[in-house]
Amino acid sequence: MPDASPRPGPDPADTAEKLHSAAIHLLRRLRRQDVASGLTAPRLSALSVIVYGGPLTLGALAAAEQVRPPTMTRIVAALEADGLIRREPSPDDGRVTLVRATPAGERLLHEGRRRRTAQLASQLEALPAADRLTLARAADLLESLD
Amino acid sequence: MPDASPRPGPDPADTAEKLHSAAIHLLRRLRRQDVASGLTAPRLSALSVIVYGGPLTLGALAAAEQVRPPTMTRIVAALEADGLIRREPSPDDGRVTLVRATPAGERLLHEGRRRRTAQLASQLEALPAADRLTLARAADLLESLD
DNA sequence: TGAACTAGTTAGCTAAGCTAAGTATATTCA
DNA sequence: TGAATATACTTAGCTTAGCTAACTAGTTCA
Repeated sequence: MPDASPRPGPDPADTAEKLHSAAIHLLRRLRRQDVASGLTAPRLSALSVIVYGGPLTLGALAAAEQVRPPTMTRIVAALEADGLIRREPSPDDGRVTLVRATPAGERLLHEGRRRRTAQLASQLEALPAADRLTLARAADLLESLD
Repeated sequence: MPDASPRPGPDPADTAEKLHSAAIHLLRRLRRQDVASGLTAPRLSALSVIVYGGPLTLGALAAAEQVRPPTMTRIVAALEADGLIRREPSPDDGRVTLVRATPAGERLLHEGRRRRTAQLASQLEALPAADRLTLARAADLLESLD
């Protein structure tokens, strides 16, 4: 008896499936831009956290990105090999590695990230302001879920 | 001079970056459920297109999923090995493979997809109806972009 | 000080994405 | 009509991202 639902608004299960599908397709579209930007999505996302989140530990970065430490070890190694971040030992705790963006990393983030999302941004430009607002609010809502 | 923008509403570039980040994090959260559902996100997504889109060619499926044919060949091979779809030669064109869901595939889609998104759905349940509506509309908007 | 815990890395696996090249079938047109 | 071209899909081989298990090194604390 779906119409006996005590809550108004769209069905959560339907919405969940639609969001799932939309996220998959959005990322696949954006991946096409990877070649141009020179960075993959996970690396760009991690670099963004590093640039805006100041120096932080690899573990904190892994938690922020919702991946396991070994996964982040490899992403960080790739960013370091590209000269975009530096690893430095923590003065407080010898087990800890602090990760910090280099000037090149900060520069590339701002340029590359914008280039990566440029196609999406231009599609958003064509939308009515109300739709853009809906999408902006949806992005905030999604990030606040977990 | 960003405040001289002739268009109202949020900045498209900012919104694009937020959507990008939100999509990455949403899919990483959902991936945790993969083990329970038994299907990965790309396979579930492809199976969904097959179930709802009737028998279709591998090429059409690849286009719908925005991947290259070799990628879809492998996804389809995995679904076939699991008994969820069948491949059959096209009667019209000997080069073409038609892909069709088996009853097991249809069953698993409905069960598995819901299980996969169950966590997200339960989080959505906790939201006000207005927020759920925002997310549902955002999903539709994103799918209609490309 | 020695046991237990924590941070990070290494090793080794699966899966998804790609391009390039190969095979088989269709189509075109000289 | 038959040779050239085009199309649909597969195979081969690569990169990247994710995971768990196991290891090393440093820290904590009883």
